[in-house]
Amino acid sequence: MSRTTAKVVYSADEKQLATFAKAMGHPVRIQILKLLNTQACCYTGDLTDSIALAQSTISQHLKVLKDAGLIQGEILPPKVKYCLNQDNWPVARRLFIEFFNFEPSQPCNSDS
Amino acid sequence: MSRTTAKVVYSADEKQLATFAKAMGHPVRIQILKLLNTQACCYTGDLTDSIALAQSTISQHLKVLKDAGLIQGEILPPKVKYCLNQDNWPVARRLFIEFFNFEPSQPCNSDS
DNA sequence: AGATTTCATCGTACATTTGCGATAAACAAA
DNA sequence: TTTGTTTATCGCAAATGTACGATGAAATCT
Repeated sequence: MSRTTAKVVYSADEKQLATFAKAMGHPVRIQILKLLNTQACCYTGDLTDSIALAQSTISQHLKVLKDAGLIQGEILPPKVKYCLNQDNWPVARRLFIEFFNFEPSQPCNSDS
Repeated sequence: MSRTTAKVVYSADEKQLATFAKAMGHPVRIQILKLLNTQACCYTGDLTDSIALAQSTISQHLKVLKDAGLIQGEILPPKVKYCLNQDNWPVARRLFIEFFNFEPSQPCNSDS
């Protein structure tokens, strides 16, 4: 421990990107997001019909997406209508697109 | 169970996207990918120096990224040089960009 | 051969995720 | 009020993820 190497701490953007990515890390949740991105909004019941998982499990996946800030739910008794989170979806899009659109300057050089 | 509702099975692309996203679901792994995207390649030791985690933990994160197909390791004794996976990185980029660049046709209509 | 460097893997501990059925909460309809 | 509909939450079990130190494997250098 003689060398005081400055350990890097992740930036807010990196943490945010990881949070979004983690929430997207399940096929069912990708499917839900894809659906919401395609057809504006849906109810939990729509998903229960089209996805072969228990209602409680789907509700849980919705919670993961909601906690990550990717979707939002509007209570419309007796149903709940889900949409993409209007504030955060554009943020997620920006973070991912920036992340993947970065082009390296040089191909692959080794020096150390 | 009278209604035979066709339960949707995720497409290969959806599964692939979820796999990539899952691997990206940790700030350290985002940081590693960012580094590799910026500066072509690196050795495990470089990461051990700059990230405040045990060497074994970093090696584990590298394994997650390698198993997901996002990076590849070239054994260059006594070191191992990591780069983005040349085959899959463009695939990941395409999947994410397609996913986020889809624009819905209508804002939000409810009918059912 | 012995010591060193670099990295992966093993074993362990704890936390989180995933899935289910059962139950609760909120409201509409009879 | 009772019944039905819709959704969230609880409790549980199994699997997976995260982090660490210790150990092992492979190659280099004395």
